[in-house]
Parts: sequence; C-alpha cells; structure tokens
Amino acid sequence: MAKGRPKKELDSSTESIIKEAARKVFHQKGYAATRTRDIAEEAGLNLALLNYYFKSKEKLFEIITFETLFNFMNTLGIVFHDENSSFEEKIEALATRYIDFLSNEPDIPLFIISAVRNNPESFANKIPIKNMVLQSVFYKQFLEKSERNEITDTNPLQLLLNLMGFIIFPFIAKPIFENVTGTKEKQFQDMMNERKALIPMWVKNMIRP
Amino acid sequence: MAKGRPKKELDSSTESIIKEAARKVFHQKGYAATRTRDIAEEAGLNLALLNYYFKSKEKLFEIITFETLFNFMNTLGIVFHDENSSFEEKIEALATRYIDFLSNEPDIPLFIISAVRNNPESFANKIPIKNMVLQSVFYKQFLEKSERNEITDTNPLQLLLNLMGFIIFPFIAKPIFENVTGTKEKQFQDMMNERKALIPMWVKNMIRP
DNA sequence: GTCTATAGGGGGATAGAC
DNA sequence: GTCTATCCCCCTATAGAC
Repeated sequence: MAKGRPKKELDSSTESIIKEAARKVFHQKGYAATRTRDIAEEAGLNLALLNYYFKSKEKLFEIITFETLFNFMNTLGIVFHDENSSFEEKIEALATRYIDFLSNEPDIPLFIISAVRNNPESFANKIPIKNMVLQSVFYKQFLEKSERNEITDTNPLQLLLNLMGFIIFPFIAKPIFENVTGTKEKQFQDMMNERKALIPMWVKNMIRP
Repeated sequence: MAKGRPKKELDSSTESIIKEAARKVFHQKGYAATRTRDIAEEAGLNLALLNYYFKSKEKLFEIITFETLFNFMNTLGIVFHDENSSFEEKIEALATRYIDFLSNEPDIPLFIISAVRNNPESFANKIPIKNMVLQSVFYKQFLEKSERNEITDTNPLQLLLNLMGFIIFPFIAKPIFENVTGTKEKQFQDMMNERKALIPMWVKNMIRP
C-alpha cells in the first residue's frame, strides 16, 4: 500500500502540485480573475513551470474544468445507475453524498456553472451527461412509478430541477444567505446536515402530496 | 408625459447609454472578464468617455452592482412587507414577479452571487437586507402560523432557502439543464411559467404535509 | 527540471485636439 | 462633451542559464 504508486493525485510530483494549486485558485476565483502568478505562488513554485508542464493558462484551465466536471457528474452517475437501490434510496444517497461533497468544496457549483456558461458547446461534447440522466435507472424508476399512478402528475424535469436545487442552491447562495440571516458557518453546516433527511421528505411530498 | 423628464434611466444621455451598456456587459461576463473596450463598443461610444463620466472601471462596476442588487432586493422587500396580503398570497406574488423578472434578465442571479462573493463586506453595509427579511410581515406571518400550530415544525430558514431556490436555481442552472435534458429555450420558459403555480403548492406541502 | 530575466501584447487610464 | 493617440503597467509566455 505504501509502495504501490497511488493511481491518481496526491503524489508529490511537480505536475501534481501545480494541478492542485490551479484547482484551488481556479475554483475560488474563476478563469478571468486568476493570474498564473497566483497559481505559481499557491504551489510554491516558479511561474515558468506552469508553461513547462501545461503549455498555457487556458490548457491548464481546461484540464481542471474537465476533471472537476467529471468528478461531480460521476457521483451523480453512480447513484443514478445503481440497480440495487430504490427510487427513495437514491434520493437519500444523492442528498447525503453531495452535501458532504459540497461541504468540503463549496466553490464547485459556481465554478462549474460559470465554466459551462462561458463554453456551453465544449461541455456537451466532453461528458455524456444526457445519457447519465435520461437513461438512468433513477429516471426509469420514476417513469415506472408514474405509470403505476404512484405519482400525481409531476413533470420529471421539474422534479429533477427541484432535487438538484435542494442540494446545490444553498451552497451557491451561502454568502448572501449568511449575510441576510446573520447565520454563521457552523449554523449553516448544521442546516445542511439537517437537509440530508429533509430533502427525501420534501421530494416525497412533491410527488405524492 | 412626453415632456416631464423621466425620473430615471431610459433617457438618451451619454451617461445613461454607457450605464446601460455597462449593465449588459457586466451582467453577462462579470467584472474580471469584461474589458472597458467591450462596454464602449456596446454603447457605440468612445472608450475615453467611460472614464470621463465614471472615473474608472471599478467605480462603474460598483454603481451597476449597487443598482442591480437594490433593484433585486426591492422586489423582495415590497412583497415581503405588504400588510394587505396573506402568507400564501405573498408566496404566489413572489414566484410570479421573480419568474417574470428573471425570464427577462436571466444573468442577474449569477451576477449578484459572484459580486457578493468577491466583496461580502461592502454588500452587507450598503443594503439593509437583514431587516428586509427577518423583520418583514412575511416572516411574522410565518411565525404566527407556527405558533398556531398550522405548521409542522419547519425551520423558517430552511423554508426561505427552498422558496428562493425554487425561484432562482433554475435560472442559474439553465445552461447545464438545457444541455443535460436537451431542453430548448421555449420549453424552458414554459416550465418556468408552470412553476408560478407549482411553487406555492410545493411550499404548502412543505409546511403542512 | 527548475530557475531568472525579459519579450510581447493587452487593457485601463489620460493628454490634448476639436 | 467627444474624439484620437498614446502611455504605462500588468500579465502571459518564452529564452536561456544552471
């Protein structure tokens, strides 16, 4: 375990150090506002090394964007395609996993949304997200429920939007929310953990009031 | 009506033209990614005029940010403080107004969120949003309902988060959503209009399942 | 591979003519 | 008030020493 080279990341090669630094800074500030100097400084390395390993700021950004997006969507894919869990279990798993994930990396939603917005076409081509959702076990389970009249005519796309909104929106709105309500970091986190149980309930009430 | 000078905007003074152009470009691309040259071009005017009227890119951005934020929060304030409407009516009014508003200006949520994120302290000082929510008629009506046991112990902050998420999240997620589901502009807009009636229902189910 | 030094270009801001 | 021309800094990228 100590000997076998780790399959990914966390090795201390210069390349990985730069990538980690780039990830951090890009996630925080987005493409336009980050300077390559910020990344070099964050990495504790010289600016010239970025170009040596990654050719340009843009290439480096593309790599980070792809990995971030893939990572994010993969979590969704794994849960959505699980043959051995019920519809309800999937919702609970999704809420729990993503809330834990986003609690550690709250900048990711805004980063992804901005990246896609600035480059919608490249996004569509790189990751087969369409299939990830519309051909998932989750989606099929929803349609089956609907056919068995266990659902009071709810548009599945509205449901999907709300489900993802329940999970993601608080992290996006966090800075404003904390300002408006006077909530502090810890309270916010408590609320997010509360939502792991609340979201499945809300979704249930939504499809079967 | 034609003679009385309009109280605000839409006059064709150079200053207003620049501001409108700045609003458009800043909303679309954010601070870091817009060049003052973009704004000048959008306005059909010379670059030097921006500095003549607004001193610097940063000052111009501050003005746009303040006005955008004020405008957005004001809509919320008006609805939340209405003494003559019920709790349920307020939710419906909020959904309808904001969905119409955001349908015309879908870039605003992301703009505001990014602006606040990059400058949280200046945000808190400029607009008394805290009072706007926590001392609103809306909030009081919620607490009264809660005391009369018309609500099955729902955290008001969770409700607030969900209500705003129902309205705002779709517009933030729009580029990704359209990609993932293959939805087109018109379908998306139909879904948003559908939500004007759905949101009050969802909220109702949330506090009284 | 890693550094220092610098080229090269872009973008915010201003001088000065009209 | 509005324009053209230009300054000058900052940032990305690269050349070249070690």
